[in-house]
Amino acid sequence: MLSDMAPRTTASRAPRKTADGGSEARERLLRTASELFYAEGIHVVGVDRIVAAAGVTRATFYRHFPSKEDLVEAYLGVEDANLRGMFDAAQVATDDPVELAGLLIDGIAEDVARHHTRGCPFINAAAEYPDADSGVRRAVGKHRAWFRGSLERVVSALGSDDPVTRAGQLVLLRDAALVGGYLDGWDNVRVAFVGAARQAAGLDPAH
Amino acid sequence: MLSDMAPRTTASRAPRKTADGGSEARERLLRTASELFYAEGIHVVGVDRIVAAAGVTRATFYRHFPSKEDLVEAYLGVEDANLRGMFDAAQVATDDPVELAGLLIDGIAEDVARHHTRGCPFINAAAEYPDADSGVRRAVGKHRAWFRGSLERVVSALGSDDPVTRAGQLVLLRDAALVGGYLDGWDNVRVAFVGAARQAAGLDPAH
DNA sequence: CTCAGCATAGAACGATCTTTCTCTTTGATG
DNA sequence: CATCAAAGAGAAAGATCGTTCTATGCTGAG
Repeated sequence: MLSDMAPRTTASRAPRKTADGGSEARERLLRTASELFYAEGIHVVGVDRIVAAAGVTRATFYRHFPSKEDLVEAYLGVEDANLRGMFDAAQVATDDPVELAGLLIDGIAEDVARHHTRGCPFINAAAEYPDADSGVRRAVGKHRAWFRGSLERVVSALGSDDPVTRAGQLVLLRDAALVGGYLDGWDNVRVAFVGAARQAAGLDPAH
Repeated sequence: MLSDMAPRTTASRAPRKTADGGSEARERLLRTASELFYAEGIHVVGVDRIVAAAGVTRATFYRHFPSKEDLVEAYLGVEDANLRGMFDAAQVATDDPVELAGLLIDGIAEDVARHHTRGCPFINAAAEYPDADSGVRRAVGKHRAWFRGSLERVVSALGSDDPVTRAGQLVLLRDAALVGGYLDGWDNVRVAFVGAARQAAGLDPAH
């Protein structure tokens, strides 16, 4: 269903740049690869599959990405940017720390239920990249450090005791929600997650 | 460090059966493959690597396992048996439900800290097997269903309200502890895990 | 209009993947 | 001692992996 998309009209074959300067082929590659990597895993998805699904040739692929691993890192970069975007949106939406914390927890739940039904892209990637020094693992570490730090700031603004531990618990719970949603079904996880997360944040457990 | 072990004395080349009826070559294969799969991932570890590290030939491999996937399932079977063993040992050790719950939480923490430093074998395997109908994913599902059910029984014995949700939270927390221990380091996760787990179980949060 | 640059198509590289094969050697059992 | 199953060594199948290559066509900027 993904491999046989875009017969690609022969009419659009030139260096079409996209609005923000990137090339169209590059964006199609990145978007297609992101879907495939997330849905199926990284090592199982070969370059052939990616270029076929993106309607691009191997030569074009290697013009935009020096190697497959660079594409993997770009994929994680997209996921990272998405989550940062969600955080920013929530922070713009309210000034009240309590409301912000509730918004973030609900946003995470919403995201797990609707978009990330195959687990956490970073956890899944890390499962396939055991070398902690690899570029992929460094990207994972950077993302997680940012996420943890952001939560610490949010929890601190709540004025609760031991914000570091509480933020750590929220990190744990989001990981678990993503994993559990994938392997046990979101319906079996939702209640446990929201309850535990609100408690960890120091919010009134009621919804 | 693993690939160049056991030059294998030419003296032991026969159908040596092991104590419980299994063959020696089969056990060596399973043990070696388990280490490699857990430490590096499944798709990255080829049959060549496994047979070389186990000091066995491909022919012997395929005599014991119809395909590589059967070996993967056997590997998950070992992990499943290990965790069940831990549960059984704790249940033998005490009759008091409160003490049992504490023992299990500490046992999980101990296990994450010492043995499972590369995440959860089942979560990692699931990351590489997107097909929910595959044998691997079925093994994962079976293991998780057993784990969840066992926790529900333990929490029920505590007499706490809503044991299903509480057990669900404990499942979440163990997943998260395994993932977090791998990606963030156990030291950054331990306090958050033990605290949240004891609270979820309805135990006195103090250690 | 010309030309550099990007995208195309498609073949090909060597490496590695899983699986199967033949042939020999070993050890335990009758 | 003769027999047979299990394990040995090693070649080889056919597929797919990531990567590089040549040769051609289209486009927009100079």
